[in-house]
Amino acid sequence: MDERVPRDFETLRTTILERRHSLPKRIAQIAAYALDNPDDIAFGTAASIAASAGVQPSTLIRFAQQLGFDGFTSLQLVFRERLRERNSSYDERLAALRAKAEEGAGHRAIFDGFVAAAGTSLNDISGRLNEDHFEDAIALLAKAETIYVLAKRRSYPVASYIAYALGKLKIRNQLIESAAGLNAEMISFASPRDAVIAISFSPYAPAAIDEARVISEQGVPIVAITDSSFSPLAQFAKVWFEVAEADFAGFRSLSATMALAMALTVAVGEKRRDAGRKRKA
Amino acid sequence: MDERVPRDFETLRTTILERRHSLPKRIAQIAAYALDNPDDIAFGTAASIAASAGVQPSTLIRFAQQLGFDGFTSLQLVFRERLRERNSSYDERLAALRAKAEEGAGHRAIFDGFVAAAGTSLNDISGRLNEDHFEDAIALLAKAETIYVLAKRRSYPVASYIAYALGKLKIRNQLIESAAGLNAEMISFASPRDAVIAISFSPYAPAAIDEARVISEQGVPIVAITDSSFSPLAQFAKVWFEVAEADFAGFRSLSATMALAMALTVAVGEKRRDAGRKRKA
DNA sequence: TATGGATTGGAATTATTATTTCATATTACC
DNA sequence: GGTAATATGAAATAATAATTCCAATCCATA
Repeated sequence: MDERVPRDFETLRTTILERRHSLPKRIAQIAAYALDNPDDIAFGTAASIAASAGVQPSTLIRFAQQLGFDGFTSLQLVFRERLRERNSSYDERLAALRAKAEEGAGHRAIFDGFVAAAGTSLNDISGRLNEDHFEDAIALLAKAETIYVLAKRRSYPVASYIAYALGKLKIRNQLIESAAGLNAEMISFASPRDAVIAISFSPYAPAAIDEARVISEQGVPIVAITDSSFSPLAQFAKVWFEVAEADFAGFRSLSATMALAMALTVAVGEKRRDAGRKRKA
Repeated sequence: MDERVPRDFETLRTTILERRHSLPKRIAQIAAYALDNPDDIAFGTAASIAASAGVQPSTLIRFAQQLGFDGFTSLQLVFRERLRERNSSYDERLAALRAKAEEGAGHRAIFDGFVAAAGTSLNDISGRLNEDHFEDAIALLAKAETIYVLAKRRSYPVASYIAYALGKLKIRNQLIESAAGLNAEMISFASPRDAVIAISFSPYAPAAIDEARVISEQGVPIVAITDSSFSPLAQFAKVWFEVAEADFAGFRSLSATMALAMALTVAVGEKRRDAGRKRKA
């Protein structure tokens, strides 16, 4: 066997492309197939891959040996490793970008960093959304007369988007904000037949926490989006979601929170439509 | 065998979590391992997985059977499919999810859809950000006395986040919004030594366009974030960015716009800090 | 604490899959 | 055009891996 066997996918890929023209016909055929369908190589069996590529299993093994592997199995490992890495790389990329930005790597790095932070956050939340909580929250919000939306400072953009979306879906809602300082009055109108979506992350804006407390004491159920079970919001909430947003350059992403907020909003809209239809029938 | 075998990873995951407490000890052990190390299940052999999880291979097979699969092999397929999907392009996933949601595939699908839409948008923008425009925009904003931030309706959350971030960075800024209807007066204070960040997407909010026109007529340079060169905003702008946000269930993602907005803001902050340092030296 | 049922471990068995081998075909070179 | 070297196909074989089976153990219940 060769001394320098390609051990990562990129090297392998380069090697294949270099030798492409000096390979026998069938071997070249499987080489092309491998670069076009790396996933199939990662998961298939020698027989199944050979069949898809239109060659014999033995050819596949010869291909691997030409590249310096001692058989198909070791070649396949490289393709599998690729899939593993692809999956875990967001975090690593973000760490690299943070380091880069630290040393002043220019403005493009800042942009890449925010994109990566958003990607990481999305990755994270898609894996850990609690579906039961999600359903509970939807049920709770769907039967509310008015949905109050409560968020300050960093979380405020999410609240304003929720309010916009609820409005578009013709769901009665009230964004708790008032230039005139009438928040307390606004809150006092909320009843147990209403519901609240409250969003706050550490460091929790005191106003958001206070208002959440008052409103929960009035018996209005709260759906909270926050960052940990220690969050003061969590204790006032009927249902709460933990969202871990990655940050970059001191500013946390809002992508995951936004996605969750939009999903909640649209799901509530859908549930109401379904309920309305049933009532008519 | 059970009639309804989990066929995708998320369903499987949920099923496992539901039954978690009613499973025998060793089976529960492998269940926990499976959820913690899905990649290992996808790639390993029954023997290797069993060893890592500290159980017998037969237990692993019993686990699969409890879930309704007819053996380890069919369980493994679900874990492999997950990796394939993760890897498949965001676009394809989004298309699949849209189709799913169409046929009313439940609330989880809505959530997944918004996550995928955000991911697609991020993917897209990271590939096509024009670096020259980016630098121009930063330079333009960095030398502004006051940065005005202009966006209505759907884009308003972005504007409010920009205003929040600028504030944190101690950069003088003015969000153009006024419950008292004083926008026109607010705008009239802007001078050519200031600058504007304007954000608007089709269908362009008339108020946003009008205000952008007025303010540009006053000679105030505008950095625009919009969705095409046909956008009315583009014609008033000194620098403009095209951002294509994917949409889901009728609501467009804001992730790419947010990432760009944050990058702009932080880069401006950095540029000012650097400039300040130089002036002192 | 005795008893039945459920659970588990470990080896035996079966199945699947990779690899080797060898006959045949193709190609390149004289 | 003949010959040697190389490449390919197909089946045989070896290796590996999944599954089954049965004895041992654990656990709940009477």
